[in-house]
Amino acid sequence: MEEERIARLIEKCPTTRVIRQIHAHVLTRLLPISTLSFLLSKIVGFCALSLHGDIDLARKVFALTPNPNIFSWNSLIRGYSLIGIQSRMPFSLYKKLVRKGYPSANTFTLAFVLKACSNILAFEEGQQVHARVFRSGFGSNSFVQTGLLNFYAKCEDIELAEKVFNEIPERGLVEWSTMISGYATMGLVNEAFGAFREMQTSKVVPDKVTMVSVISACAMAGALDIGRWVHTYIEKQMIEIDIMISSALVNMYAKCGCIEKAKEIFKGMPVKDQKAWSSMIVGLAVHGLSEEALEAFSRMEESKVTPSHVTFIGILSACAHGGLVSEGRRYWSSMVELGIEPSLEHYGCMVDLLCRAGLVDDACSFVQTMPFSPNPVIWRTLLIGCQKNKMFHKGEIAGEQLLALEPTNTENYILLSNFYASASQWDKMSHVRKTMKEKGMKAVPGCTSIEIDGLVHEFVMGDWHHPEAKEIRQVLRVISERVSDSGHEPHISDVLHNVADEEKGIYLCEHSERLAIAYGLLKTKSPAPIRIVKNLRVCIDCHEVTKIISKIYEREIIVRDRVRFHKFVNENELFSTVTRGVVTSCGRHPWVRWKLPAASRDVRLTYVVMHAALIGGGGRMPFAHDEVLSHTPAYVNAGQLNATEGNGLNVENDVWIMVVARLGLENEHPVLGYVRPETEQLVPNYLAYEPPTHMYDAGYTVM
DNA sequence: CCACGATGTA
Repeated sequence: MEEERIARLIEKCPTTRVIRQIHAHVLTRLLPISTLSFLLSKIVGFCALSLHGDIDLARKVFALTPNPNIFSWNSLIRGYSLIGIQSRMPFSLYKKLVRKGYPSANTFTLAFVLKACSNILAFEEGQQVHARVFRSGFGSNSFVQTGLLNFYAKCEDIELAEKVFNEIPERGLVEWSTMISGYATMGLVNEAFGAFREMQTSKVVPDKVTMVSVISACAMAGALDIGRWVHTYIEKQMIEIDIMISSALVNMYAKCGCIEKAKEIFKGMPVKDQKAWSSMIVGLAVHGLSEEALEAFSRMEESKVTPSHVTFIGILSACAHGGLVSEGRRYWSSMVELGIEPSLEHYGCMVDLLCRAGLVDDACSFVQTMPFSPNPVIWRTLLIGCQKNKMFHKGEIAGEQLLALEPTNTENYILLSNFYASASQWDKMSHVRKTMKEKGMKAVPGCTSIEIDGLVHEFVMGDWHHPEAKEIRQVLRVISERVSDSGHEPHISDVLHNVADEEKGIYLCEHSERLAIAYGLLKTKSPAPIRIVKNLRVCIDCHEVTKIISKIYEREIIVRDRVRFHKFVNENELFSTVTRGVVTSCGRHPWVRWKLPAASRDVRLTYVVMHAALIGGGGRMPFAHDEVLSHTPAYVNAGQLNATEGNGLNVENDVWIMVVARLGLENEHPVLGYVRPETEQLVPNYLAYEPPTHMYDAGYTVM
């Protein structure tokens, strides 16, 4: 009786002060040992987990418990992994428990300790737990399974994650969500989309948590079509659009180039937290909309949301892109006043800001004020700054420092080589190249992706494993000839490639973005822009050629530069460069867009059927082009609208009907627009986010 | 005896 009364008291306990009193009360009673153990475990649980939690108190109560039961152990383990610091405490507690041999670990123990291991990326430890899972026979428990899955996903071991996943016989909502989120955080966007489709095929209904990961995958890939489909899907399935979904959408639209749509969603958010504001500010900054980013920041302050270090990354890079030196300095000091320790990225932004403004000397003295010695990211920023501002001497020093600090990082050699080339120091350039060769170093190629028909294609320079490699090479050859005929002066990066490879067959070097653009030209014949996302390790300016291609082919080309420094693998060894530097010192903001005058656009409209399926957003996620076509019955007749039968893209409850016209061009199923059956209103353009003016002035009659 | 897993920004 008394046991129950006290248990209820603990559950309703408002503060840790009261819990201390209850603790004292419990200790002074002469209670049966089992009751005492139970009540003390509840107190440990309260202290470790509740809102007013106090992990130290939990630890003390635990230490004073004669034989803590498994609930106490579990609460303490979880408590330590919830406090957010990179503590190894959960695992050492677990080890202690195992060594003692009693009480024996249960499914909760395993799940909690696995969660702790994924938090701190403790691979070895997690594997030990995995071994324990095998022996304990708890491997069939769903929580343990997702714990393992999440652990391997967070440690970025795809193979083991997939192995665990495949061995789960019954995959429910959380299992699928974990796998999708794992793929997404590992950057395997097509796998994430694939898993999402499979999940739908196996009739598991996704929820908002699932969708956040899917949206995030779209953002990473710059996959706008899929992103829009997902957005429509969420609305149609009436999945609650909470603050997480909204921020993910804001981020997605911004990353995919639709900053207007991002702003619209952001505006409609009833509550905006720190991450939501940060997403918006970073999005604006990335688009070069410096003033708007700063405006957003002041509105954020007005609404009393404290900015985070990420917010300031956005702010500082906005200042850098806008050339706002004094503002940047001011924000820097207000950041320091807020108690945010400037990190590597912040210094990177600031150095970038000064270099862009031509204040390389100031940047150098700023670097000297840093509390720690400059790291490679800083030297790289300075090197690029010196290159842009033609400061040969200082640049050379930065280059030397860089090589001294990171002699095994290939990207540094490439940067230095480019630097010398830009200063026409050919001897020094070939010396750098020679050093690389001697050391057996190969450049880690850049990678560019393009989304076509719902599939994200990644192109790596020099990698011709793409199934349509032959066709792409042909297109590239034609592009090359046409660019050459246009009288284009080869850019330094084109020259470099030819020097390096001594292959002069193709006038233009086969940079990954050229491959992506060539593929875009090959696969799409509409006036829709070609959007590519560049993932490079170093800044290589290839935009002159892109501009010319855009002009020659009368296609708008939108490029997103994402200069990414991360861990990467070279042929011989794993480098430990894990610095995520915000270094985009290319003298422009990361979004580049070449708009063509409307009149010169190719108005022959040949949207593939896929797009209609994508915008439908009704049921199962459409994916491969072929698959969509197989869902598309014979209603695709020349100029005919068949509003009743077949319903075209049967994505289950799809309510959209296409207006289709055969234009006699390469694609069999050109799509001009869509009609809503309820209203018979023509929805002029699935690109509702961009002015559709060019779509209907081609003289085609749309029903 | 009590509980637990998957989610957004650089």
